[in-house]
Amino acid sequence: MRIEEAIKQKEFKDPFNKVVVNLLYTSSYIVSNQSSLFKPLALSPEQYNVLRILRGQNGKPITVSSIQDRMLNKMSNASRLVEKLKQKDFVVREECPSDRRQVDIMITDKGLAILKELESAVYDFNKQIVHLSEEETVQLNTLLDKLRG
Amino acid sequence: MRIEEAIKQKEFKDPFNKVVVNLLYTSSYIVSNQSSLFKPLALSPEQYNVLRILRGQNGKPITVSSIQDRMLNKMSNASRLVEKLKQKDFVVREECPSDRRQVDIMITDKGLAILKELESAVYDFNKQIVHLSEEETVQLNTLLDKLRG
DNA sequence: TGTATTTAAGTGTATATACATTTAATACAA
DNA sequence: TTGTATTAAATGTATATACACTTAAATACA
Repeated sequence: MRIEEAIKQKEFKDPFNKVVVNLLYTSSYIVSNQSSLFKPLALSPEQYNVLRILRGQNGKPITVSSIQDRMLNKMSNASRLVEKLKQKDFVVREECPSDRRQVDIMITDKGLAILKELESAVYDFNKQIVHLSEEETVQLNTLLDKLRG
Repeated sequence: MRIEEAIKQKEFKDPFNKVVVNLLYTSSYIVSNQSSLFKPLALSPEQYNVLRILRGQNGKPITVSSIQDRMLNKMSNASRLVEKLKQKDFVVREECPSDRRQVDIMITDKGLAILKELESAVYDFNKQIVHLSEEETVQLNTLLDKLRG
């Protein structure tokens, strides 16, 4: 469905303005649909994202500010997200010996287990929600990368 | 910059998973940059969006639930957003005579004025933030529309 | 060395969002 | 008409986010 119909707006000033609205709308479409995936496990999408970042470290610790750098939503608060994950025993937090300002975060076995539990559901969901051929998807990735400059 | 570098993730399982992450990341990139536009006027992006929806009505009133349908972020609360806008005298709210459950919302001159004040800044911003040619932008719009099915 | 600056993480607080529930009006079948 | 279901909007409440500020440690450098 064209964005004009989706939000019932007749026209846009130019394709640049349209694409910004279209991106925000499409992002909301994904987030709204995703929430049903994470809700049963009481994880927020951003908590899930932090766990994936931690798993990507393959056992190597990572500091709170490095997590922040890699988060999808730059505005959210890595410190409080990590605290939430710690309360659920999905991560451990320990003072970095070489720089005591920093805090090393690592994912626990329990954190890895919940990722494993979600993994196939998330992959299937992503495939289903993207109504594009593989070729178009590759093309879209290229355009998004270029958009950000 | 490729999404892999941007969030320092080595690889994705497949382009579908990658494009979902890429979309969320790009959306956050836009929202983060946009906030500087709206902040001086104490408007949230979603409040701005509601005002634009109301202006698009060309004087015709619209109900709260129709606003909700057209909002970019389907999760946010149109009722409370409208209340915020009313407190600033950007909208008026009145009981719909034909169905007293419904509430008709209209933008005020003050609301139109603040949109006018922001208009060129928003257009310029959108052009600047999208590092694509017009042709690529059109192509991206097409892919996003198709993605949502 | 001592003082200033920068950096990392955490915290305070107002606002926003997610989601369930409530209230009131309407539709409509029995 | 009465009772039930549906719909529109508002509200309660827990959590999340935005953003400024604080604290403590590390670094820069006069």
